[in-house]
Amino acid sequence: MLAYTVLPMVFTPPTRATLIEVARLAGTSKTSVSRFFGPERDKLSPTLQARIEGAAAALDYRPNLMARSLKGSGSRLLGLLVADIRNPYSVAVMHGAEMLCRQHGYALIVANTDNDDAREQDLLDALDAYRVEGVILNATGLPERQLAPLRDRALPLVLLDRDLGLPELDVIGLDDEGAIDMALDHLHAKGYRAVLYVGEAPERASSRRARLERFEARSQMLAMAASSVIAGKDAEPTLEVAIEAFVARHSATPCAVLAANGNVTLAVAHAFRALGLTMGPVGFMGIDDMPWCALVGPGITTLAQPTEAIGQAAAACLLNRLMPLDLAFQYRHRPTLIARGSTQRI
Amino acid sequence: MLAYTVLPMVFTPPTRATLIEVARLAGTSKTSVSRFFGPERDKLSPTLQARIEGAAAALDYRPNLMARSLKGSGSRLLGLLVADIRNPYSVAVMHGAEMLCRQHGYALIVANTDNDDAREQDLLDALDAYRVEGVILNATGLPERQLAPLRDRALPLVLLDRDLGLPELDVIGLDDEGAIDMALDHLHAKGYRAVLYVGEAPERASSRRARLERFEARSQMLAMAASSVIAGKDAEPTLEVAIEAFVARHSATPCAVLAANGNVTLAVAHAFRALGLTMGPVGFMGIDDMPWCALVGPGITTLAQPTEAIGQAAAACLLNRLMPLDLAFQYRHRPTLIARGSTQRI
DNA sequence: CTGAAAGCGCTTACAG
DNA sequence: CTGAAAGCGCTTACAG
Repeated sequence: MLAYTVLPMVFTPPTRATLIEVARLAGTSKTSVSRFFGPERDKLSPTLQARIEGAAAALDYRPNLMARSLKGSGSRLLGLLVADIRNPYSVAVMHGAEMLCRQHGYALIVANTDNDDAREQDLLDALDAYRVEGVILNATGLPERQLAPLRDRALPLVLLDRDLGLPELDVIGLDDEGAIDMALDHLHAKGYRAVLYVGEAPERASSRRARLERFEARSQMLAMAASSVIAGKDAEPTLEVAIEAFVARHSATPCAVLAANGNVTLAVAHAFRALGLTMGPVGFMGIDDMPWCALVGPGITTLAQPTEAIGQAAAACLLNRLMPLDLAFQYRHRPTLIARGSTQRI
Repeated sequence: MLAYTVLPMVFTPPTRATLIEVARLAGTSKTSVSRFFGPERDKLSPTLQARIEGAAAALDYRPNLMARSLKGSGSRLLGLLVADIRNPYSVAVMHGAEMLCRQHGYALIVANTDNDDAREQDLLDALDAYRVEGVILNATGLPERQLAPLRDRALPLVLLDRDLGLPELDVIGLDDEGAIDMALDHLHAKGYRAVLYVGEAPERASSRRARLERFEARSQMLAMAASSVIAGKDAEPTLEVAIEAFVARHSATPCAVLAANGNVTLAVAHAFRALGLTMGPVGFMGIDDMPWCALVGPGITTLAQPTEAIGQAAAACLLNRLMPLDLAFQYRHRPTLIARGSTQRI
């Protein structure tokens, strides 16, 4: 059934009709044909329009956007650089952004940095080479130095989720403080009095830092015992060890774990299973709702981000600068609490 | 915390150094600068090379790929049209394809048809307008008519997962027959004797048809009682009803459900939960492995597709026609069986 | 309402 | 080894 193969076919480059051929067939000038396919179509007499339309149809003519972008307007291309394309968050955002782009005649080039600084740099260059008119960036690292040239060139740039400490740049994302408050208030209301916050390396992203800081402040306000730990491949201690120790340390207190995002939620769920912990008696909630959250144990309580809206907002922010569009959008988005069994103590 | 806003900033279009400016600064001709950035760099004297390099660096010059594509080679752009971008399958394939493309100097424009014929048509046109050199298509529908023009134009096209009955087109995907055999053999070995196959509307995709047909043939060979049902928004009967009826009908026989893909696996898992069925006693396995499969109930047994490899194969197939690359790839990929508790009867 | 002409940023024979 | 010139497919003042 398997077949390793090399295609023997020789490739014949596709050959398309050009503006000039349409003009010739329609018995008119390039100028008129160009007008027909642009915003000045109305300035053409009905007869001419009909002739051009017929000729174009006969030749199956489609304007070459590359050529068009060389002279007149821009490339009608926007770039989206995500840090981890396998993350459902990225995909949903991408979906939202693409919708809005298409709606306004733009296409989206999506590229994936895999959380790698060097790759991010390369891809930024590549997007630049294709002359994208703007970039939505879910930044990987701390690329002050990398971004500076982009910013100086006035390439419209919108940051997703992660701030970079450059005040001139727009950042679209979750209302981090609001989200943490919602989570802790919910856990508190459910009777939990000790919380372990599981996040990812905070030095890489402002949103992670913001969430962690708010966690510390808010848990203190609520008089909850609070700890935090970093999840990650080679994190020390491991998640399992950290959770086990936390629960042991607070054996007299109702304990809960709060996961900072979707990836972490997955990792914590695995740790619960490995440790034989029952969700509910040991509370668990996560930021980001995924389709499987209802299926694990008694169901995992989550804070759902409006990911599509975030993607659209990022695109809207960019588009507003490229054309006089006045699209409404918001910078900071509130999540929705979805309560399930994992935060039900009894 | 919320802020609806319209950006007040006026956009200053980015202005880049051009070939001609580099030439001027380096005191040489456009031709030489062009050569410096192409494959003929070696034909330039070391001194000239140094001068151009210096000038380009000073001006932060980057070749405009749009302009380049107009004259010489192609656009260095490949298109990937996926039917459902929120499906982990699509994302993994995309990841694999993108890697290989980048490795060979191509960028990938990804677009999402949302399983909509009209959108697919539009997007195909759009990709065409950007003069992509080839398209990887995870086809939505039955677009014989839509594809014909592409094929006639000799635009390199590779089909993903779904065949369209056009023998001239390459199709990359799972070894559907092998996969079904592995699944049924496993269920049989675990003692299940009645199987319900849950798939999606088969008329829309050859791979769905192939899996269903093989399911019927193989279950008969194994003397298993077999039924099948279509999952979907407005499918009749609903999944819950169908599963409940199936289990009731075979109350004397060990029953199992086989889900045809990742989306269906999710839907079936929800149905199990709604019905209060225990996985294992009622067997359950699915094609496509997802990160959460180990977390639900006793763990869901799956057939993992080598999705990254499939994506790379699709890209390799395309790339082979664009340049003399001789990349090895395979058309039909075998899955890996991951046995978990959901197919453990006791 | 229509068209001749210059030019977008690059590449590629063709001469030296 | 180097460069002048034509041209890729389009748009856009500028004239009629």
